[in-house]
Amino acid sequence: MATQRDLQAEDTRKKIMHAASEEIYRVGFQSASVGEILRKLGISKGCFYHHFPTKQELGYAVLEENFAQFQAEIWQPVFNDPNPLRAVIKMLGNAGNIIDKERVKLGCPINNLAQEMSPIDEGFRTRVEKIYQLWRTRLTESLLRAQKDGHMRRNVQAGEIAVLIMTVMQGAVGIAKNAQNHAMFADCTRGLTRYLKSLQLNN
Amino acid sequence: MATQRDLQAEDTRKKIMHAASEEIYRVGFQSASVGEILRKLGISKGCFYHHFPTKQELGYAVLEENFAQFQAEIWQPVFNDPNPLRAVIKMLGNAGNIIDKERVKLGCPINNLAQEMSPIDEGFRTRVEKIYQLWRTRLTESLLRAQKDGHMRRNVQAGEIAVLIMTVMQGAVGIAKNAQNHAMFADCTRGLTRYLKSLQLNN
DNA sequence: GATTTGACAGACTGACCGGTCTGTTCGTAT
DNA sequence: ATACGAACAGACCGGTCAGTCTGTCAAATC
Repeated sequence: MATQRDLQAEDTRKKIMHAASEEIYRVGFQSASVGEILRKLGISKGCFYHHFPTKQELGYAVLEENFAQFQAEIWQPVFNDPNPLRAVIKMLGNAGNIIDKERVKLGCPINNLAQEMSPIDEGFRTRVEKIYQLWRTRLTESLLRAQKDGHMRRNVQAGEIAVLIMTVMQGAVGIAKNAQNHAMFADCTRGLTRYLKSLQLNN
Repeated sequence: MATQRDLQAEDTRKKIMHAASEEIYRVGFQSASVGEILRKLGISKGCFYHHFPTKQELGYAVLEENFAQFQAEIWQPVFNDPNPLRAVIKMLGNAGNIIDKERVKLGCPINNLAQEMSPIDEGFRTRVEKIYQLWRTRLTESLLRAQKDGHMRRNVQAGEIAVLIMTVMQGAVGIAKNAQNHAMFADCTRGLTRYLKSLQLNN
């Protein structure tokens, strides 16, 4: 059973994760300072290294947390929709709302970690690769379902469209981040949205 | 006139730039160590800080160099082609050849700098923004020309297509980098290529 | 109630960082 | 011939980093 101490410890761990997630999101993993994170929380080094063996492991944990959040917020609504193609179009349109000012400035936390760490840390790379693979597969399945259910034209490759959608999203996030312009994301996805609409049936 | 000393100095500066460009490309700007770069070259600190006031200025110089190289290698052939749409399609197809193994692993140097530094250094951000803006404008002009010359369908917005192309390229480079898979770039651009081909006329 | 142990505290280490400062050397201008 | 200054050398500085180690304390266990 969970003792009082266990609960306290778990709470501390969550605090560290949350603060670390923010800091890493702001300045990148390599530039994020463990000491700085702890200073903000008023937590000691000893405490931190009791919960995490290395900074690297902290990074992996943060990545997993970001994945879970992103998945629930962005992709699950698409995967679960009876008309996934329409849901994607809606999601792209909504992104302007979901993506607040801070997120425009800082981009996608998962993508940031991927771009920064993939070439120099295999652990990050494989974890992100699995995430992308999962989303690619699920999105392809969803689009195949849309075709089967008569919501989407059948003379296009669902897998190819799924990859296109993910590619455009990744590109759009990156460009909007650099431009630090809220409208830029919409600009970058407009062409894709128009194309996806041309694939819709019975709508 | 250029004295012997001027030539020597310029040579040294170029050596530093080249080594720095490589190191920054490999590990990112923040993690690139000035000392490490100099150690590889067998050049002293004093020498370096004689040529560059700060590490930051070195970064800006490297960015400009990368820009010039990329521009000449990738975009000029497109902008100058009598049939720019066809040239873009060709460029996307050729990218698999231009982008060698190392580049797949490390991505696009400009994009890397943008993603890493834009949120925390306005100097990097504005420089990259100018570069993207230039390419976007030039590409739009090129596509408008393609439409005027009857190489491209006129019922689409050239500007929208230009942004789509740049977005997909950025996304594709990022995804291929993470996957560290040479074929992934082609996978990510296949959907776009097919779409662009559907816009071709008189070909 | 004594003992154990998990949760935490914080001083400390050695490596490394960007940048400075004081030379030294030698081509160049006078 | 000499004086000058650009090009370079490298020791050095204050600060930061991830990670370690020893110690404390209170909750859990017996």
